Amino acid sequence: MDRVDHWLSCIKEHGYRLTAPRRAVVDTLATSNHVLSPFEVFELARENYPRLGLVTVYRTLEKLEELGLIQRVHRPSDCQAFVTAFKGHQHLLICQNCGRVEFFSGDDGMEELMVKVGERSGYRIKDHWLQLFGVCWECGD
Amino acid sequence: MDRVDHWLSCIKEHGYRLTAPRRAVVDTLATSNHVLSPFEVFELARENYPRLGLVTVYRTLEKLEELGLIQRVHRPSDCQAFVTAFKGHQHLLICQNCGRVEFFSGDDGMEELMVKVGERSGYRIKDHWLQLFGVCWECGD
DNA sequence: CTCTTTGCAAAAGTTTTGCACGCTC
DNA sequence: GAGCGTGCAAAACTTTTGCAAAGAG
Repeated sequence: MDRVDHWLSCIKEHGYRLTAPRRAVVDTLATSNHVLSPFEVFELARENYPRLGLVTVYRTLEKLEELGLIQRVHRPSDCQAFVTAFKGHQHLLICQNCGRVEFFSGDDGMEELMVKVGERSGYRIKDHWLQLFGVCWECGD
Repeated sequence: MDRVDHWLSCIKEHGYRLTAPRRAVVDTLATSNHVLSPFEVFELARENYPRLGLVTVYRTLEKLEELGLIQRVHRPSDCQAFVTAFKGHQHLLICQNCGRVEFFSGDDGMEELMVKVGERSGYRIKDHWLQLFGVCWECGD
């Protein structure tokens, strides 16, 4: 699997060690296109590496986030779930049922809107979030 | 104060009782234009009603949210904070420093974007979040 | 061999629940 | 008065920290 290898290289390049627990977490997240909570990662990764501890999952997620390989996703119901991060600014489309995630780029007038709202409000705009929620083709309606 | 009265009426109309603890929480949230966590609400409301318990704050927030008077706000750092809710779909602009909130309406191509992304992805789009983060005029840069 | 990383146990937070008393209506 | 609401205490969760032992390089 390509992305798994990339993540493992990235971990190594940054001076962190390659260990079985880390491989298990990476395998789980890098091959999923669903939003996963720390506990879900723990459960899935344990199928391949039963000795895995939840604490290690937290610590590994922290590193993967720091390396920019995963990003945190906020949803109405929870805010501690993660997905693969994409380069550049990408907006998220999340399935409310199964957590499947698609990315789409902001080829909309987002920059323009930020400038406009900034002027009107007197705020210095730094960042923005755009997320769409829906039901994916597999979950039906 | 106008909004306070509105909220109190709303509570009463829905068959809930008007009590001192609820008044304290309502006073705090309805007169603030800042994002407040449950604990912050607790601390502020206790200045007026020291006997207030944190549990009651949670229970009151739950009711105010249910009545649509407040809405939950998600930020990179926390996801359990609340602000006054506005009617209609409003987007948020949040000060990263002090939590001050402004609303702006989506006079952008949001509906259009939702249709377009829906078609491309095969998702049935249900909802969207658009939030801008920045630094307000009072916090400088 | 050295020093990072791990998993357990326990701590630290945060949110929810159970229950007897108090207060609104 | 009847019954909703409150505050305390304790439970339930989630996330973080301390530490001895295991394992990568």
